Amino acid sequence: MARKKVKLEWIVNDSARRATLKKRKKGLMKKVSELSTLCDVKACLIVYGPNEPQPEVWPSAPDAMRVLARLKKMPEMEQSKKMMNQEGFMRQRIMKLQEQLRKQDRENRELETTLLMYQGLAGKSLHTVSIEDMTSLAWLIEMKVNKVHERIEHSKGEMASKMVEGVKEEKKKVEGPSNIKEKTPLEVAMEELQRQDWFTEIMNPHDLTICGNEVVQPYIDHNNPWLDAYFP
Amino acid sequence: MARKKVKLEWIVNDSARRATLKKRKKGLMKKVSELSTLCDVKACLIVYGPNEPQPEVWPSAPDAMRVLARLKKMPEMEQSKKMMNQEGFMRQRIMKLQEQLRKQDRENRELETTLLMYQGLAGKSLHTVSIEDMTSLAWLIEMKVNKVHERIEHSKGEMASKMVEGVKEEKKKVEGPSNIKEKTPLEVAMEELQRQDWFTEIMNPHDLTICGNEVVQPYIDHNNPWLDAYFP
DNA sequence: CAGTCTATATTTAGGAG
DNA sequence: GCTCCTAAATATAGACT
Repeated sequence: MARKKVKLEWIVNDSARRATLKKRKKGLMKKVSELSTLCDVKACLIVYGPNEPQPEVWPSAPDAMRVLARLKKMPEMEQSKKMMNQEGFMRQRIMKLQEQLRKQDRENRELETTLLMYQGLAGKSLHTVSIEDMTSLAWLIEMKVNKVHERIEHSKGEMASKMVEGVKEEKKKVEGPSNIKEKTPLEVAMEELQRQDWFTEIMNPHDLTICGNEVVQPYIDHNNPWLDAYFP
Repeated sequence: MARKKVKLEWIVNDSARRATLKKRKKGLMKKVSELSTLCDVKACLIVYGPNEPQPEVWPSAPDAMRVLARLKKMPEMEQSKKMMNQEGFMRQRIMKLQEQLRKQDRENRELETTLLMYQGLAGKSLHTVSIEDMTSLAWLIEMKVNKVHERIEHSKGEMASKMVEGVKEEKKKVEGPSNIKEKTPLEVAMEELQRQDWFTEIMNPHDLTICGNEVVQPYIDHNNPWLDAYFP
């Protein structure tokens, strides 16, 4: 915006990009604050640096939280209506994204239910599960149980014939201490599971205990100013 | 910033103020988007109008939420920093909390491992599981399913005891006896469960998945302020 | 790399229709 | 109120220290 007009695209030059970021970030912050004082509106600006975990925030992190809390309460539909109503063609894109979202929504529901089951298996309390989730959970579990039964029934016939060799071998793999490099089917399965992105994303070790209703939340500090943001 | 320099203070004139708000808001949005593309940084801008409950958001509400979720993580760190600087004795407390956290981490790791097993057994790799494992898995699943049933029945009992007898009878009449018979006991129990306030209050299933276009975690309780910190 | 300095690019206040 | 217009105010890219 000076000396030379820059194209609106990723600035390749590294130092130039950082310089621009710094300058423009500063300018933005100023503008936001100006707008806020001139028109007395609540506003908030957040800019993340490339490598920095902590973003630049205006006017302050707690205030931003409060603003955000308000945003969260906003109904979905109205959100999309309001946002980017400047350009009409944006609307189409939004529609597409929303469709995409719905699609993933469905996927997520399945994932959730599945995970619900697993967590139930793992002993997690189901106290806080909603009735809808419970319903789909029950359905899913029954399906799974049926599958297992099917599998068992199907395998009963094979069992006799496999007894001689297959099972023996398998037992060897599991129990045999001398069999070093051979992995059990279970191990293989688990490793496979661990390679799945969605799983590792969902199953953060923290999640199980933090989200439960019986687990103590160690971080609560009533002197924490952020509590206001959460409980306005 | 033109024609006349404006003082950085609340614009008294009503229409002028609104005009300024509109113009500057637009400009800000543009600048933010420019910054975002030029430097490829995550950023978000939120501006509330004076009387409007719905803010203008860039780039989009969901994205803003994600950005904000990340922000929520920050206070912990900041806070501990501050605490250490300001009050020395707070250090101990932080240490304790961190220790507590580590402890739970270990627990969680165990839980996760168990869960992995269950998932590996029940999920994708079902084919590779041995008959022995399958059998024990079936047993385990049935036990767990029983637990779920127990839980539901228990809730049903609670519900029933709170219910007036007449209401119960009336409900039977309405729904029809044959209708009830067709449903599994589980379904019936769950339907009754659904009428319990605490149940639906704790978790809104709809909230579970609308938070983004990425895979979202199950068990989300959006009223839990700590949740986002663990699901960045 | 950070700050300073300009020449330009952008933004925008105030006015007109 | 909204859009378009334009002069002034700002912001900032690139050069330099």
